[in-house]
Amino acid sequence: MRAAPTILHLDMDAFYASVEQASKPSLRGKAVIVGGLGPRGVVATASYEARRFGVHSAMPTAQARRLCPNGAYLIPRFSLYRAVSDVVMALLRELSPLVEPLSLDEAFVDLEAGGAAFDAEAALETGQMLRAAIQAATGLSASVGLAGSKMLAKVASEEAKPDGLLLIEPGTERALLAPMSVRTLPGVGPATGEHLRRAGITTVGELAEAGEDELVRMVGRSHGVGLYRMALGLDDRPVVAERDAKSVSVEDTFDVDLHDRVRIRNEVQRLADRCVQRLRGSGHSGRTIVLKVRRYDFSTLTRSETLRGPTDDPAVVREAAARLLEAVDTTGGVRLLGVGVTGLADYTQEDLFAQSMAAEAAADTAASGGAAESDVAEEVDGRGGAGESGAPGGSAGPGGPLEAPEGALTSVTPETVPERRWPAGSDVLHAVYGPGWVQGSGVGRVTVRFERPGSPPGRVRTFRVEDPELEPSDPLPLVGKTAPDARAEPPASGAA
DNA sequence: TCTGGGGTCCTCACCCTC
DNA sequence: TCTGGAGGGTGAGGACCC
Repeated sequence: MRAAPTILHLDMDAFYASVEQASKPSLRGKAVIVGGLGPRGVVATASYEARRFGVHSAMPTAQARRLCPNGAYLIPRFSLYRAVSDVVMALLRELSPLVEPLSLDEAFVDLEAGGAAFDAEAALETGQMLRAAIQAATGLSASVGLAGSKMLAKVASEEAKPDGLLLIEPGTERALLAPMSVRTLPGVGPATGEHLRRAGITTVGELAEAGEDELVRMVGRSHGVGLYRMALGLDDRPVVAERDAKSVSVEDTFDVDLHDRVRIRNEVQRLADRCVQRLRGSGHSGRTIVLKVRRYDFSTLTRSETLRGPTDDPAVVREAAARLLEAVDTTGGVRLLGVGVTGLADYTQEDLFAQSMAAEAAADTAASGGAAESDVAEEVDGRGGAGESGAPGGSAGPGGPLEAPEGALTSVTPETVPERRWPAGSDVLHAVYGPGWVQGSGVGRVTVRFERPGSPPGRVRTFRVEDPELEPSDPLPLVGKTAPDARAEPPASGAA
């Protein structure tokens, strides 16, 4: 148990929405909702202004629109968020080498390991300086929690939101936690929360009173023991700087359910290719291929197959995914398909190749007659490529709303005339009016607001969607809004 | 128009081996 | 020889998190 409150949890406030407000001056102080804009999209982040209308993350976008019809609904621009996140994480790493990012907008820092703080007073000072540095570097507000453990630091930052700082003094943990909802604790979601509620347990204090044995009986060994310790404020998990990925996956939810088996097969092949791309991008190969299918009724099933060795060969993954699909009944329609790879290894393609060759040679010398199944590639060989023609529309296809490309898309119509699409929130550059962002589009028109992070709110102009003077562009970098020194490290690449 | 995407971890069932 | 466990690998699903 750590005595000094030197674990820091940083949480950027309404991160995606705040970045959008910082980069689009006309949206400051307005309800901004970032998420999937398709018929099945959900809210990723809502600005605090939008939250007043009851909009929150994970809510269907359609429902959000009903609650907050005048909000600005934007697609996420992950490349910009990543760039801003890099700036923030770099500031954290100045404090300590032990930084554990949880997502683009959240991280733990072990201040003691970095010598940044050994006691409460120094920790508070460090936290305040950090918030100021983030504000200066990005123009965004962040909340900071300080405590002796990760769990408590996270609780503290949650309590401090928005734009605040809270330190939990050692010795005060149990009293602070006792009246809080069990849902405050990490690992207690809707299901466990409801389970506990039915047993009459709604607060952390009641959880502690229930005792370890009772909790183990209710929610199982591992979870029960963990919950009980958390309820007592005990958490000795260290801050871990490097975490190895354990799986890579891609999935798509379709705007309308797919019924056509050929189309479903084609989508699975496409997802397998995307998955392998990601797998290779991360420098991994993997052994277990997983197919995920969510049916029309939202029931979800997974099917998996473990190969003899790790692979990053698209043909191998495609074939395995196709085999798995054959065992799945898709009558009634599917709304989501996914392909993943687990059991990751650090093999590069060359390693794998060498491994296969070695295995083959070994098989040969062992004179094992026919089957020679030691080569991973052999496993695939069963069937010819299922993915042939298929709808080209599919390849430009729905794409997960959150994965939606950040610029304007070009899709291909049956006549193969490129049709330009302008998702709300995406960046554009006009030959005459300069940089702007898409406020909306429809009936052959696209409305663009011309403004940039440092400018006053800009004016709106409407163009034909195929206007040659208008083109998609990269996001402009955010700069510290108070910093006149606008040279500050451009977080985003490209952009004028 | 209810319910995204990318992960992690845990549990349980089943099979196989020792 | 039969049987019961232990324990690992695999497959499936659920809960949770951001």
